[in-house]
Amino acid sequence: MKDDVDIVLFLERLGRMLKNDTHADGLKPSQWDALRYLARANRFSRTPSALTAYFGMTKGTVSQTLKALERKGLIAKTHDPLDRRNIRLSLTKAGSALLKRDPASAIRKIAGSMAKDQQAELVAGLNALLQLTLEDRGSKSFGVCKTCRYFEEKTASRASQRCKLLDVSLSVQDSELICVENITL
Amino acid sequence: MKDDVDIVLFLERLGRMLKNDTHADGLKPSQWDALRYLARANRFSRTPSALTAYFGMTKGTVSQTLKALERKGLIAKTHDPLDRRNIRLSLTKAGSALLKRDPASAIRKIAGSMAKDQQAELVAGLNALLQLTLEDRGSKSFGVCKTCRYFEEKTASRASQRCKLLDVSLSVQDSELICVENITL
DNA sequence: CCTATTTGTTTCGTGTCGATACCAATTGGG
DNA sequence: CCCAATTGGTATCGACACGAAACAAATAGG
Repeated sequence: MKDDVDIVLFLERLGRMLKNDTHADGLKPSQWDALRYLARANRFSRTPSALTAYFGMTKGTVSQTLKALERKGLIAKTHDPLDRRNIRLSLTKAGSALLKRDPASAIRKIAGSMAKDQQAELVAGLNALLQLTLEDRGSKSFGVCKTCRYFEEKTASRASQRCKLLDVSLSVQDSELICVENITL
Repeated sequence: MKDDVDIVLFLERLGRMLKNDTHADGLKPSQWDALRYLARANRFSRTPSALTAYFGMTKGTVSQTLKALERKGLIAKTHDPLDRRNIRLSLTKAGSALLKRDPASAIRKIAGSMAKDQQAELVAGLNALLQLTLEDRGSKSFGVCKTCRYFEEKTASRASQRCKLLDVSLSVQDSELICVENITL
């Protein structure tokens, strides 16, 4: 019954240190999280609801965070012309510039100093745990676009890569970013 | 320059999900954290300042969290008679009982369902990263008492286990709990 | 059309958290 | 021995986090 090592203790403590690091530059941890996400998500996935699903927060909370970021001039909101309920988010120049000073880089750098094979094992383990957790709560996995079943490679007969689900062509950049619609199988 | 996998993304997301889980039973995530810590710390380490160091928060924040837990009847505070500046914290019966319904157990259980060797690799990786991070910011490691250099085994000539640093005898329980003073080397 | 659903926003109450000022107990140097 | 300096905690402030619930606007689907 008594766990010798409790994984929750590690996640909790590392998560808290990561969070405590990210109180810099007048931004709060959640605001850094959102900024980081927007930098890595493709254009279909830079919306408030995608952010909501990605971090498992409520839409009210996300709305507040985005409002703060917009007020600070770090992100911009535009209505999707095709469905005016959707808000498209994007980093402003200031937002991109600020991300270069991401305080989380401290931990990123420390992780990078670990032995390569241990890094790989750690990432594999974290990923497995994350996938199981997402599965457990029926959430989407948010993989990278080009790993998706709906991703269609560029061929001789097709001018560019495409998303078969949304029926649009994809830039190389888009296909390497995080996508809400990602379905790995 | 471009990281294929960013460990911060995993820690951030898993940490956030863990945190979002722990809004149950009228307690906030930090309050669960504190409760969990108090259940695993030995008697020298159940103080506000130990908690402060363990989670890397400020003492003001910790003070607030503990005030809330005391108000809810989950912990008790007593002055150390030897140094009346020190506050000794302890879980009340209600606190211990509540911990049995720790919402973080969901993730704990999911982690338990992973392959044993992958679990071991994950924990080893998390621990390595944590140690490096702590080292980087000059914090204490907070290991388990009996792994400490100041720990003295029970022998034929000594009635019980001892802590050579604080010069006190230790119960078996104490020696298996987290200690602020732990110095592994 | 006219309701139901989807997507976001607003408001509210409790709590977090760093910063700062503060207080009481202890320690230590002259 | 005494008066700073230090140590361990608390109080207050302001910005924000967060779930919950009420709301608004656009779209979907009979």
